[in-house]
Amino acid sequence: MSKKTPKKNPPIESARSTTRQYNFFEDVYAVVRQIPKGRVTSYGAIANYLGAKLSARMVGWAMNAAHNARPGIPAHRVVNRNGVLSGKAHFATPDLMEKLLRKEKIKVEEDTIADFEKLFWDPVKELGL
DNA sequence: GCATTGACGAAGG
DNA sequence: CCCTTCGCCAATG
Repeated sequence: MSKKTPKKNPPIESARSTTRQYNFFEDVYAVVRQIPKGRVTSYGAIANYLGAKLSARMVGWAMNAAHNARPGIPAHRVVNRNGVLSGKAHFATPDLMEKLLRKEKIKVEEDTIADFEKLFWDPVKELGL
């Protein structure tokens, strides 16, 4: 049955095709979901927890697919190493990320997490490697 | 198949 | 403190 696949090809599906990253995506989501409310982490920290062989950029790329992934990916708790809401532009609305953070008692000043180091949640340290 | 981009990070000027 | 360059790996053009 030579039938083709007329279905669409979203980012997450694309990952499934290569199998390899699929695992990576799931892993990233798993970590992000474990971030306690009111805490934040960085792309690099997640990458480090996953093995650091990949690089923080791949984490960001995985987050891009998180929109496709089933809900519950608190991507707003993930910022860059500077504590800046670098991904806010990728949310439904640019102000959504900050809004969600403030709702968790996290103060945001000029797209930057206040007391970032204090709120920082390191998966390697918290979950153990 | 090569060049560019990307929600990053560290290092150098 | 600001900007540039390089590395990382995958997706996209």
